[in-house]
Amino acid sequence: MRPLKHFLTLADSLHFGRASEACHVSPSTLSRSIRQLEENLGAKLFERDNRHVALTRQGETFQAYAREALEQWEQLRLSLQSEALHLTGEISVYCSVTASYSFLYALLSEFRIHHPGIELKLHTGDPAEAMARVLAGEEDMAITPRPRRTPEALAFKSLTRAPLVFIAPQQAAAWMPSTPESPSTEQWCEVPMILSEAGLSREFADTWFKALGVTPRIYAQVAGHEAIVSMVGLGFGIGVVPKIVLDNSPLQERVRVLPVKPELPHYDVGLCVLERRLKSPLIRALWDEVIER
Amino acid sequence: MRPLKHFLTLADSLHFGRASEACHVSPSTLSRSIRQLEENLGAKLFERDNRHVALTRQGETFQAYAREALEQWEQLRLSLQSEALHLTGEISVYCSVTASYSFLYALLSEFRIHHPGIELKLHTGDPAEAMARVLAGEEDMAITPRPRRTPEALAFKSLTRAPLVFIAPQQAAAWMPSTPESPSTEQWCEVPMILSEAGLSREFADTWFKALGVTPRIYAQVAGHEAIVSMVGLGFGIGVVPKIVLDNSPLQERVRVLPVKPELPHYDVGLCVLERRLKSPLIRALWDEVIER
DNA sequence: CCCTGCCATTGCGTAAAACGCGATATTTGC
DNA sequence: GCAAATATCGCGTTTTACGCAATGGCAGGG
Repeated sequence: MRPLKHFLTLADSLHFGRASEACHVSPSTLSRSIRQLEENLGAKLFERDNRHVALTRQGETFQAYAREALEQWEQLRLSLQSEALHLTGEISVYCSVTASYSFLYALLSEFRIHHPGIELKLHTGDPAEAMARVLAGEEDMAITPRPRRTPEALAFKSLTRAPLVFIAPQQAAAWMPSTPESPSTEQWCEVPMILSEAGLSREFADTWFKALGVTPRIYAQVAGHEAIVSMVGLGFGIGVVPKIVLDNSPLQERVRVLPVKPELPHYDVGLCVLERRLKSPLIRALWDEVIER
Repeated sequence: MRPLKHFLTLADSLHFGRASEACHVSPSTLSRSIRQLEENLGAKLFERDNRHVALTRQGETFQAYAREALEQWEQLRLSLQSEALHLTGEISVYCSVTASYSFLYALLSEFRIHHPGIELKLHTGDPAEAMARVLAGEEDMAITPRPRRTPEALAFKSLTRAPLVFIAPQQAAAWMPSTPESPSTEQWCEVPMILSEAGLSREFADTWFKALGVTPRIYAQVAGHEAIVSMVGLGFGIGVVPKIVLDNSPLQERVRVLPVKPELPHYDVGLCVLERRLKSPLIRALWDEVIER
């Protein structure tokens, strides 16, 4: 950039002495600076002898270029610096539909007010996939149940405790357990179950059945808890879902919670992110906005 | 420019080792190059740790800029270099109308074919002013009579010898000298003369009259020889002009050459230019195209 | 769970380049 | 012809850039 400034100053004054003074360098430095420019360009910019300095035709062309180039550079500089202060960029967040409806929505609304320059990309899907997507770098962050043991590369922050519940259709059915408060093998072995394909809710359900000594009759395996509510609402069987999914479901009236004993365990739902990605100011800003538990 | 190339290479490969190899520098040099860019811009361009490299949002902005800037620079370089080969620019030439009609026209036509990139600005006017305009730097070159002594700063190249002639109107007039071949004081002291305001032709005419022992009766002093032909053609008096002006005049039929004895001296007409301006390839090209005498 | 390979960065000694001072050559104005 | 002006060059010094080797930290595998 500096040779360009030197050139422009000289092109204005057409006098090495005065131009060098204006640039705060010695005349010899300015002379060399111009000569170097000319060598790099392969063209004479000034027609000069010991007494006269004049722009060549090519010098005029270069003058227009130099002015524009310097302005563009300065403009970019300012633009990037203001961006750096404003903290702009893009963060992708993966979560379930339910999470996007409930507490995450409130969180992100607030975040957007504090950092209007940061764009949020919200991807919804099965929470069981959440952690894998973050580990693979496909998403910056995810809402996910806390796993039994957290991978080392991952940072996790609890947001809420989510009770798991059994849900059944409102209408009667032959396979409906009559006394869910005290379950028996006979009552549950023929019940058509609608469970997650994978994830913690599935593991907990499996554990529950194993404790009862029953191999459940799996009617359907579903990716995503929301669809479980739909299928149960249609009367296909009994499902296991986090209570929060039920609370946010438009089909809430079509299903009821079964007061099964023993109750399924709660699990932690929280935000997770790659530890190393916390060095990014963007990610950090969102991470710090979230209050644990 | 080089830091920009480094940046673009790294932005493509996102790997310091491979990028530095592609740039033929050591990884440490590339690292410093990028860091220096970031310091100058006041913005982080890459989000990186010991294991991962990724463009920031600002890095993407800068990438677009860098690509454009490099392309503009290269384009300019090529453009200036081809200009340098083609020898483009502008030359201003000052001369009389007559010169522009006659040999100068032929000369410049040829020159234009050899150097189509050079634009010629032709200024016409009184030859008496020619030398002053060149010395003042108002014109690059001029066609002018060779003065008695050439200023040191000036280069001069003879083009042709120009005889000076007396011209008279075709129609009769009371004051017309009856025997121009042997002039007498009586014949000439009452002749209305139409002469140049200044310049060599005027000096020669004055000298001629002085030798005859006559103070001429000046009817009109004119700037530019062409107008002298016009006035003589209208019958106002007798003029002194270079023969070449007469040869190119549309009023040639209205006047006639007086066979006066002794004849007026010839003078050299040639091209003049500031010596120091001959260092310019443009000026030099035109200068070299002209064959002396 | 440690261990090895990978990789961006940093310290340091050296090489290159930039810088300023004084000298030089050349030109202009008096 | 002489003196002031001025772009450029040579040279010694300072600043900067470069590569090598070492460091530290992060992933993947036995």
